[in-house]
Amino acid sequence: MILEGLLLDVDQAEEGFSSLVLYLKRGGRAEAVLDSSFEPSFYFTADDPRRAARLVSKVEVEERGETVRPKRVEVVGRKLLGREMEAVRVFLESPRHLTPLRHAIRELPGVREFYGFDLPLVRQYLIERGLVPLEGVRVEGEREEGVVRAFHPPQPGPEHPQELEVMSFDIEVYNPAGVPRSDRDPVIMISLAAPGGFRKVLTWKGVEGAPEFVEVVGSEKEMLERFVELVREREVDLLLGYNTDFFDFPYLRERARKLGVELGLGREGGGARTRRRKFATATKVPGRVHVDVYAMVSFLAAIGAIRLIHYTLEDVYRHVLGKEKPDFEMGGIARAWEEGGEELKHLLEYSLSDAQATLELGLAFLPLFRELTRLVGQTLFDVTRMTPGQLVEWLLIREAFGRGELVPPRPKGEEYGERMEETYAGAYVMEPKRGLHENLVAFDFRSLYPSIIVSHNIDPSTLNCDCCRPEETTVVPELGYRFCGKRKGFVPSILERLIERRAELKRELKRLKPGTPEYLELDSRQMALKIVSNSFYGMFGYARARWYSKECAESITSLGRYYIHQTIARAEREGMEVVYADTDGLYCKTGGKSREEILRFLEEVNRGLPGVMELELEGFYPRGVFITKKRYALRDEEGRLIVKGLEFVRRDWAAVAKRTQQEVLDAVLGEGSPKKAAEIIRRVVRELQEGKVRVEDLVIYTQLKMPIESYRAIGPHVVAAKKLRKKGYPVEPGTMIAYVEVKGPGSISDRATPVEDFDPERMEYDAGYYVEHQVLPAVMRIMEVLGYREEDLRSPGGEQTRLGKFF
DNA sequence: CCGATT
DNA sequence: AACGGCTAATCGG
Repeated sequence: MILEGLLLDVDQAEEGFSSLVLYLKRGGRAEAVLDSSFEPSFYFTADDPRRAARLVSKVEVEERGETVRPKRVEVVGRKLLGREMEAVRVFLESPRHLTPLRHAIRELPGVREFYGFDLPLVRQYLIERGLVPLEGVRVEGEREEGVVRAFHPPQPGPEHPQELEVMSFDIEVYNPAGVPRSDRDPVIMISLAAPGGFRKVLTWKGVEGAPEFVEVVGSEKEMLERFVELVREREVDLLLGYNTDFFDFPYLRERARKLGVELGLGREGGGARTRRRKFATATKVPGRVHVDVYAMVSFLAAIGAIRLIHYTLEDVYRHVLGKEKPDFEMGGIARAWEEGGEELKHLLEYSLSDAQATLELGLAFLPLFRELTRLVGQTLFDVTRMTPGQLVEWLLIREAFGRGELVPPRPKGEEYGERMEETYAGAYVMEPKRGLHENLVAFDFRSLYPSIIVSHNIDPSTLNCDCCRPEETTVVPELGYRFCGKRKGFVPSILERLIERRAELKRELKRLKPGTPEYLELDSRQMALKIVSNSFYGMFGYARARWYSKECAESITSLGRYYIHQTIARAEREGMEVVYADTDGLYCKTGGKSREEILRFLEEVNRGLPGVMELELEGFYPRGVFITKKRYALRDEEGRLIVKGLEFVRRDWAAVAKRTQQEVLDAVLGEGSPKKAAEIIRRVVRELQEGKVRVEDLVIYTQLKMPIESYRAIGPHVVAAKKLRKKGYPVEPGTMIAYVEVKGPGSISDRATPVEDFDPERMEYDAGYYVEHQVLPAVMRIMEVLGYREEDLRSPGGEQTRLGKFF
């Protein structure tokens, strides 16, 4: 039989063996396909490849009572940084033979370097078979006991669009001790939501007048079983959760073990597998794709697509979808469960809203991650958990395979240590001309670093080539490295294609109607291309990257500095005074130039730029205030305020300071009224001194970055963390410490009190600290550069405060 | 007060 | 677990 469908996921069929299961979706049903014909392999280089191959074919190693030998050895033509050469390819009977064989071969004479040995089986498989998850696949095989055995290697097939069954879930845990302990505190609710209005909260305690979505079962054990049953019944393809990698799944599995329940959530009855790693704990559910929406959010935060103070489900939901969801105080969960009644009903509602919000967010992010999956060619499960650098790397590995390039290993030990030591200069940031400026125009280079890589052919293989005449190469300013002008490098050629594809998509998008499914798909695709393109530079400078190259990284930043400097000089020559510049953009005074003259200037600059490099007009700004490097605020032509680098989005500032700064900026830049600004400042100072400011507005958040003992300088958050630990809270690297400064003797650190301990009835916050160290510094930074001094803020007849120092 | 740490 | 540049607060000698 021939099966064609959508490739949902690929998984190792059995730990330590090289057969794989492909899950494909067709006609609304999922099918498991077994492929036992894949031969994992790795490569090595040698002084004499033929001799080395002969030696290797005779290698035998004893490993746990098993005799391990290569399945097959071949001498093959490959490339190393673009140079043709011969390598030895060693095929394996089983992936578990890889390490013993590699270690044995390492001891043979004339053996040099190893390649492509640190690629997980599933990822190597997808690349070598040319298969791309969430695209079509074609299989010839035979059905045997529920699974299809493939006769031939599965191949890429025609597009095969399929509706995927999505469901989100969330658990609630009984937590009388504050922190839930999985060995004794039961899961009390599991809520579920799916598109089309499916919603359900499973629980094992009834309550009078419970909402219609509640299903009461007999016990925690029955609840887990019912959860499994529902996932299976609904034929779930994508199982969404929020922070489920780190919390819900590990907790559920621990409870299931305790209660003796089989958590057979997978297709074919397979159990969920949790892989615990320091940075990469994740749970895989066979035959379905478990997507942790929190991982998606972390990714979007890492690339700067969303920027929040906290990444809780509530905050992300509010920011991304603009909607509120019910909140429930963590400490109230145990009480609601014990006492029942109205509180328990609220908890049920809250639990459902978590699943519902997770579903909505997951569906909102899915189009982008689907396109990243198709671009990079690894599974959705993996791609949703990758960093931007890993996406680039897996794209490059796939491309390398296609071109016969050997894949360098990830650096370990000494090599990694050496790379960590290497530093290099980054971007240029101009000291701003402080103060208020009017009639500004902003220019910026479109995708500066990607366009430098492509236009100057920056690649490890083109560095200091010996094939070019001087006039054909790029000579990097300051550094003197040369990049080849004849042969296109590995990285630039790939990046060039990505940029071209994105430009095409953007042209197509102009013809489509926003909001249509087709528009959304193409828009997500161009976004995926942008994200990956923008991560190439960082990869060159990343010590753990396979294609790491300090020379390439520093050449890119050096050329970047060169171009921004050139542009600044040119603008100045044209009579446009530059007030500020950072990396790839600059703000100039229009100097009386008309829009047409400015466009003409732009055109002239662009005529002189190589390749795909382009300077763009970013916009006109009637007013702007520049405070320091990276800190400024602008008002655009529509009157909107644009603020960069100020305290707003920092969690280590109290909300009261951030809010006051925003209000002052609005008053000064928006309304041009320092008088109003002064009023605002006086009001807030008074409220602080009268003890009227709410605790939430005084909390300062700082993340603990190391174990408490490692701190040499004991800052406020470290002291607060110590107080927390004394009370029995788990305090470890990564914990967010929320503290309030209270009145009393001692240093600022001594008086930092965890919010949990701050009782407004018995304690007084340190109004003086919040006035002098939070609110005033934040607002005076703005007022000062605008030329206002303290006395300017004192309006005639204005009320006197006790702060003579500032007013 | 100033360099180091965060 | 992508880069470097940068500001600012606070510690601690």
